[in-house]
Amino acid sequence: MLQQTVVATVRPYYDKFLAAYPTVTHLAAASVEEVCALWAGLGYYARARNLHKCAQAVVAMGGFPDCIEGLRGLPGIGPYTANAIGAIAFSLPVLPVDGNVERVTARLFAITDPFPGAKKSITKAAERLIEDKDARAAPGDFAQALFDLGATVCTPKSPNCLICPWAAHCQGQADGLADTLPVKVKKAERPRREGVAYVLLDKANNVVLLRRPPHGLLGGMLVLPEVPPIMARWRQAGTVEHVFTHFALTLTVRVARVSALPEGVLSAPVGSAPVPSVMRKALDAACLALNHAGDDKRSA
DNA sequence: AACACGGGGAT
DNA sequence: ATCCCAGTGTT
Repeated sequence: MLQQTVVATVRPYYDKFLAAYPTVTHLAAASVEEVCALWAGLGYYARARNLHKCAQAVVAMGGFPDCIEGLRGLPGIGPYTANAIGAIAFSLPVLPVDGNVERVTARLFAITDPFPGAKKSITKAAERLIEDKDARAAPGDFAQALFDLGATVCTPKSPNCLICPWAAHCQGQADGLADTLPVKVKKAERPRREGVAYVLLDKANNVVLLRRPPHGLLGGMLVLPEVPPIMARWRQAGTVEHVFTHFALTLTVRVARVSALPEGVLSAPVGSAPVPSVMRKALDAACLALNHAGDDKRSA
């Protein structure tokens, strides 16, 4: 869950998740649809599908791998997470290199090559840190201390070098470069796309949803139809804006209410439907539009 | 090596 | 507005 996501965002999802799946066996026995529902709103939904597959693989092999190579072979476990589990769970002498460790390392050794090209050399430099005797004595603590140093002291902007325990050893600080590292190449401008979402409600406020294919954007998640699911008097409900990683979306929302939904369609209560954030915005816009329509009728 | 893949909080 | 976060998988 913490891959590319801050702790404060993850916490409520983590709590829900562990309440639903106290052990890896529970998670493996769950349906992927239920796992996706618990993940709705957290983003990067491949993580949910991979974690579920990972749990099934772990159960199938009778337990967790306890070496880096074994962990690395599991779905959703890349070089970072394999090392994080290795260091924290198994006290292996490895260093998980996350964004914090990259930044601290780039500054500590004054590495001025720009990302992402310098990622390799920064990772190699970071790995040297775990060769220290005290670090190897507690690899999990060392890694987590480094995360926290990056998150609270060696921050992306205006790092607090005055209170940094490593300031005396920091080449970036000595060179007066600390706040300029790591150097990053400017990312391409985010394109803008447009789309339409149809919100079909019944009298009990159930909304028609579709399940996305298991790969690609919002893979495996419940979403609103992009084409009208039935002929109806569709009302405009305005537009919502949403920014994805690599494009910005303007979504036009249309809404209709019918006495009963078509037979066999997926649906959920509009207020609690487990959908990605962009779809939650669309549902809220649709409900707002309907409420205003009701106001107009009452006043007329 | 480059790209696809969410969402939200900090600045 | 921009940056960036306890990154991974695919092309």
